[in-house]
Amino acid sequence: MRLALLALLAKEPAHGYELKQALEQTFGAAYPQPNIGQIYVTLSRLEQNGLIQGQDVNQSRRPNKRVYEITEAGREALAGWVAEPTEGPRVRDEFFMKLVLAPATGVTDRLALINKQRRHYLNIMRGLSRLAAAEDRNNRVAQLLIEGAMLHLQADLDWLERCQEELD
Amino acid sequence: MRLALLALLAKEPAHGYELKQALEQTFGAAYPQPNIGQIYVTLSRLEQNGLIQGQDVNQSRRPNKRVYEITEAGREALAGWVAEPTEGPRVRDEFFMKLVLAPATGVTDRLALINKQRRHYLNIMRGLSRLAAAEDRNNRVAQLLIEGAMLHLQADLDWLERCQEELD
DNA sequence: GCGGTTATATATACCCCCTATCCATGAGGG
DNA sequence: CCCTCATGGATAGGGGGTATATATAACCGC
Repeated sequence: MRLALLALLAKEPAHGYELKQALEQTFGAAYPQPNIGQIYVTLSRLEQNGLIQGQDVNQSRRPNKRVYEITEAGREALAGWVAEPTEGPRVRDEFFMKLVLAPATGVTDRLALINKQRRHYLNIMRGLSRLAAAEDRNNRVAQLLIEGAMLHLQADLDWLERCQEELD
Repeated sequence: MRLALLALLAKEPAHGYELKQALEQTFGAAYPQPNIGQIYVTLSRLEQNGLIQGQDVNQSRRPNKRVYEITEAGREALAGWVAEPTEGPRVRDEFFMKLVLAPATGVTDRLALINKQRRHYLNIMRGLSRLAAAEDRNNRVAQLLIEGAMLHLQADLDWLERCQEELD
């Protein structure tokens, strides 16, 4: 979130509402809609940290807005973030917690959990296929996002198989 | 986190420190060490919500402790959580943000980003292999966690290839 | 033209997770 | 005797997420 806003502001000054629209347009429907509240909170924090600088702009025909531009410190922070590799995926997995801990409490058994979760994953997979078909073919960014989600989901499905083999 | 603690308390009453140790022992080194602070915060929230009930226990030879046990409402909440499928993976990917947004700011190019990230992922992959070898072979839970992380990582690597093909 | 929806624009409150750090006690060891 | 480690707990601060409140203006139907 912070990175995304800073990167967008590195291109050109903008205000919160514009940034939300830019994110939606760039990443398409595949990307979970960025919450507008989070954007404003993040912007004010970035300003507090001196990475961006805002200025109120009065508008006659529309509500007033606050336009931010990136600062020198902001550009440095952005370069620093980009320079270091992004951390890998979290090993923490909520479903796995369930799978390991729930049977001991007697609320369910592992096989039922796995089958339910598999159905859920397959449902999501179908949803992603529909999303890919509905999304603009030429928005390669959105298509790639969906493809990435599908790869991860397939990994989850494969893992589910392994869990079923290994446990019980 | 909430789920894990509630599930552990469904088996038997325990205090925070014990729960931390139980998590570490169950999930092994592969699991990012649960932060002890988070455990206490979560416990107090669970108690506020009436899902668990704590009681102070004085100890002569050790610091006093606070032992929690699950309530009836807690058992119901646990059953409810277990009954509904766990949400799938997040489509939000920080690296992807970098890949899409950073080149426009002139701080780097896509190929450099991808190559750096691939090296990073391969490094993590090697680390996971070492972890799997170091971890107790008989701890199937820990081995499965590592295997899951490797499957996700492989999906990330595959995705990286796709991004390289599609972008630029 | 009047009332409802939609678009523009921002702010705040609340929940959750994570890390770091502080506090306290007692046991073991150099 | 002091230092470290294990036991036990608490809190502050940062960040991410959702929901909701607050304005204004445009559009649209009846």
